[in-house]
Amino acid sequence: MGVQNKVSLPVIKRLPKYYRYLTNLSADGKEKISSSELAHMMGTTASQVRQDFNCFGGFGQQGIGYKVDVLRAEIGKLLFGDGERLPTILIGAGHLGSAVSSFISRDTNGYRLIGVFDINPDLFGKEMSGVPILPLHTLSDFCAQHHPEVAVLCVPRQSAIDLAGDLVSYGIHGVWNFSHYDLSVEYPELTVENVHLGDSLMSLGYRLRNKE
Amino acid sequence: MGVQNKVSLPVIKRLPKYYRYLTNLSADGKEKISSSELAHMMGTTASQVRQDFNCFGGFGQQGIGYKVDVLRAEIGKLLFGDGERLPTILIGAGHLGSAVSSFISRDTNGYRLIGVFDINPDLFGKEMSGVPILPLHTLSDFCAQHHPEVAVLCVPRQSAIDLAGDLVSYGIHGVWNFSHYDLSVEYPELTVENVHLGDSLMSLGYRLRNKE
DNA sequence: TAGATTGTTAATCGATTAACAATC
DNA sequence: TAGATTGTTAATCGATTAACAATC
Repeated sequence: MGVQNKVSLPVIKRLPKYYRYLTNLSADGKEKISSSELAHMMGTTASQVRQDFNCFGGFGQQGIGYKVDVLRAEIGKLLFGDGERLPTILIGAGHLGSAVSSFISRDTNGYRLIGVFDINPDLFGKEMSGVPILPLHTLSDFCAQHHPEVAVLCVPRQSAIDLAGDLVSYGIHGVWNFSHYDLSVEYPELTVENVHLGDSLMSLGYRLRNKE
Repeated sequence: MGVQNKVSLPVIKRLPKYYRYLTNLSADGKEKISSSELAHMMGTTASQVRQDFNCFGGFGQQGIGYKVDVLRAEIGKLLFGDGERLPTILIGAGHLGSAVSSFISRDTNGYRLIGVFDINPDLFGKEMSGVPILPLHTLSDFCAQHHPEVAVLCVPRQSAIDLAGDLVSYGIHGVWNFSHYDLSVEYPELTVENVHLGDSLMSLGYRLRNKE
């Protein structure tokens, strides 16, 4: 269950970072940690750490602190549910797709890559991260049969726009989007995580050119 | 010059998006646009659009709206300065590095790729996006000679940690970081733009598993 | 018990939105 | 001029930080 009536996006975005740090702490053999220690490591405040955890009911012991393994497990449960990995397809098998496919497949992330699609016939039958690359025109049939829940888009802008409506109709509700286009504006029924490389690079440029 | 005493990060992060939309509008032949039209396209409010532009002095005409080309040029000047492209090196020439190198090289982003580095001898002498791949141990000499301003890291976590101090000492002050580690905590003198694929994927997972 | 540290409420800060006067 | 739309100030909203009572 959990208390989280409606957890804000900033809190959600911090969960993976907590999880990473706790994983490191655990590997280092640390057993308990205080909110202020954790905050210091993460570059934030003890208040924020405690506020964040209390969105989910609070995982600590007053006067003592947080048990690293308990905290890690609780956040892990939030991020990965019961451990059931989300069936996922990748669309676009270029260099970016190839790099991204290895992120998806790493079981630590909670996803299971079940299909890779492209329009380039040279790639058909080859494998990517252990999954065969299939022609994009077979996507509809594939979805009807295997019911992927998440699509990862590593395609050009126009292809993403063209694809989005199809994805919705195929029952996909989550998109990890690397295209140059924000799908969530047009498709509010999709949960979209945008990784906008162009925007990211341009805003770095602004900050470098306009320092102090 | 410009008015921007201190523009907030949320505003900066929106600039590339404005720029993209204005580029599209311009290509479509649209000559003027109102804050409310632009807001509607971008999924925000007219108030925010006007507030954002007024961080930089305001680019519109009261009663009329904004001239698309003027606005685009002004935002372009903010993002790309006088057009001088930032000399940039890429470290890590794997699949991710390869995909990322094409983003850097696209002249629309304001960067100029001048060197690619890796530790894999099989890659030395080959090219990536038209730039030769060099051994990482020559990085120091290269920086002394060519003075890159920006480093793009497509390397594993530990390598990024090991590299960060060197980069600072070589005079690099901007990092586009794809590694599993946030350098800005330890090196406040660096302007870092993190693209954290693992975190991004995990927080998508949270949102999918905890809908409504 | 005294000290430490959480859980939780209250205060602050900053970003977004609304309102409206200025002006094209 | 009247209508439209910006520039800018004021109000609201939400997120972060501070404070402190609860409790281990």
